Amino acid sequence: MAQPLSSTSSDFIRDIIDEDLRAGKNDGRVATRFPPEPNGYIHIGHAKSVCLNFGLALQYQGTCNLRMDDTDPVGESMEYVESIIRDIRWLGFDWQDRLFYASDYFEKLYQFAVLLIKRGDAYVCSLNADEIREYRGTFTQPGKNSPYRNRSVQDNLDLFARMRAGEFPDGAHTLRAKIDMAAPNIVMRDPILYRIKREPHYRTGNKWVIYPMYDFAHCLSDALENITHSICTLEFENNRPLYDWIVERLIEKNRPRQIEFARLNLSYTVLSKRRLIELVEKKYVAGWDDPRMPTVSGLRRRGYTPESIRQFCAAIGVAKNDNLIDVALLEHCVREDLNENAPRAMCVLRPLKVIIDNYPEGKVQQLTCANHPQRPEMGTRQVPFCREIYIEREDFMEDPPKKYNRLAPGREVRLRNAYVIKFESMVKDEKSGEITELHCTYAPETLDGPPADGRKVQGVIHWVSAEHSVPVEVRLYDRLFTISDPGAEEDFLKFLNPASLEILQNCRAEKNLADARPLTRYQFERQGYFCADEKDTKPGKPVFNRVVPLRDSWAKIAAVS
RNA sequence: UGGGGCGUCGUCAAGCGGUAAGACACAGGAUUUUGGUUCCUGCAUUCGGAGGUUCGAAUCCUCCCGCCCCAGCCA
Repeated sequence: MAQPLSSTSSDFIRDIIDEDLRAGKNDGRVATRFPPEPNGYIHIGHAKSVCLNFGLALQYQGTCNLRMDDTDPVGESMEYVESIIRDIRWLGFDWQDRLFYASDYFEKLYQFAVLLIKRGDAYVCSLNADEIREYRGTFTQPGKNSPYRNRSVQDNLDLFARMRAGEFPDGAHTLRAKIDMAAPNIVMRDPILYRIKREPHYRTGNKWVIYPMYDFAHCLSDALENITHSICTLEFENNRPLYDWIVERLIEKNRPRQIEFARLNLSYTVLSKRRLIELVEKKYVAGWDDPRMPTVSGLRRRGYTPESIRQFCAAIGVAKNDNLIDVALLEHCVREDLNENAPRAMCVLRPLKVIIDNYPEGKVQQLTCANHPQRPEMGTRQVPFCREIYIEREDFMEDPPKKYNRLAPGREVRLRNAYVIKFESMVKDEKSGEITELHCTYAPETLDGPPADGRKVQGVIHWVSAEHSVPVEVRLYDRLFTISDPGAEEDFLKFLNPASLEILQNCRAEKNLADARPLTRYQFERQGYFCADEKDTKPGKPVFNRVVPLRDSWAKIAAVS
C-alpha cells in the first residue's frame, strides 16, 4: 500500500496550527518551508523534517517552499543543491515553482540591516574574534559592552557600506544587533548579524564580501516568503528570542512563528553532518550514496522505497523528547512495503551443487512460479528445472541440530515451486573435507502436492538450475556501527562495524534476474529483499544490494541451541 | 554554574482533572510449498522522586532528582 504523503495523526505542532487557524491568524494560511544548507547530502533526519513540512502543507492545503539556506559560502556547492533537489523529489514531494535561495535575498537583507542601523538597533563593531568572545562573558557572568557600541548612526552607516564595498580585511568589523550584553540568554548578547568573508559564493560569486549570519537571514527569509510556521529543531530554541526580536523590528504584519521539535536520532548510525562528512572524506564508506549511509541517496541505493521512509517518518511521530529510534522500525517499514509489492525470485547466495540421480539427463521442465504468493494479479513466470541444480550451502547439514528441517542425510525437503527430493549421498573434497556435491532423488508426483503416501515434508528450500541460472554479485549490508548510539561517542570511528559489507561473487540467480534494471527490487525467497544497484548494475550483469533480510525465526532458535 | 528545553512500557508515542491508546521490539500459539506473510494471545495497578490540592491527579501546586541545548565572525 502506498503510504500517504502526510500523516493524519496529530502532534503538538498540528495542535498549534489548529489553534492559530481558529484564532484567524495569517488569514487562515499555512505556509512552511524546508531550509537545508547545501553543504552536504540530506539524510533520514532531514527526511523527518521534509515529511513534516511538506506534510503540513498538504494536510492544511497550504504551501511548503524549498529554500537553500546558503548564507555561508564555505562548503556550499551546486552539487549539494542538486542532490537535495533530487532526494526530496524522490521522497515524493513537490514545491512547484517555489525553489528559493537565501542568497537571492542578500540585497534585501542588506537593506534590512541598514534599517536596523538607522534605528539605532545595530552597530558596526571593530573588536576581533577573540575580543568578541571575551566581551561576551560566560554562562554565569554578564558580558561587557563593546567600546564601539555607541558609534553614531552616520558612522555605522558609513562603515557598513564600506564593509560591503570590500574596504576591510576579513574579520576587521562585524555588524551587531544592539540588544543586551547582560542578557541571561547568551544569544541575545549583541549577536553578530554580518561578517566580512572573502569567499566566493557558489551563486553570487564575488559580488559579496559580507555575508549575513543565520539568525539574521533565516527569520527574514521566512518573512519575505510569507512563511507562517517556521519549523526547526530543538537546538534553535535558544535563538527564538532573537528570531522574534529581529522580526518584530523589521516586519509589520504576518510575522512568522518559529516552532521547534526534536531531531531524529537513529540507532546504530550517526546523523550529524560533521560525522557523515568524516565517513565520506576519510573513505570509510564509498561516498554519500554508499548503501550503508543513512543519507537519502544511500537509502535509495540500498533499496529503500520512498513510501517506506514516509511511513517511518509518520510512525516515529513529532515531539520534543530527545530520542533514539530503533533502526528495527525503519527496517520494519521497508519490509512492510516490499512484502506487499516486491515480486519474488530465487537466488542462491552460496551454491552447493545437487544432482538428482533419477531425473533424466538433458530433460528441462519449465515450472510456473507465482510472482507473489498473496497477489495472483502479479502474475507468474517460468523457471527451468533440470537434473543439476544449486541449493544454499546452509540448507544442507551433515549433522543437523534439533528442529533443523532442511536437507540432511536420510532426509527429504521440498524444493520451492518444484519437487520433493531425498538425500542419497554426498561427495567430499578429499583434501579439505568440504562437501562438493550432493546426490538426491526426486519424487515425480510431488510437483503440485504431497508425496503419494501422504507423509509430511516440513522443510522448503530455494534452488536454481545449474545450467540455466546466471552468476550475479550480491552485496550483503549490515549496520554501519556496532553500538546503538555511536553518535554519543567522541571516538565514534572506533565502533565501525567491520562486517558492514560482505560481497558475494559467486551467487546464482534464476535467469529472469539477468536483465534486472537498476533500482528494481525483489524478494529473494527465504533470504530478504534485494535491489539492483543503481550504479554497478550493467545490462545482463546485475549487482544486487540486500536491503534488509527477511525476519528469521530459525536464526533465533539456532542461536539458542 | 546563568538561561532555555525535556522526563509516560526495552525503543518511540498518545494522554490536556474522570480512573494508562497505538507502533516497533520481545514472548507464546494457529495457519503456511518462503523457519516469510497473515492471524490470535501476552507485555506500564502505573506515568523521574517526594509532598500537597481534589470525591477523583500522568494531567493542577510545591520542592527535589536526572538528561539535552547555548559561551562559532557555523547552521
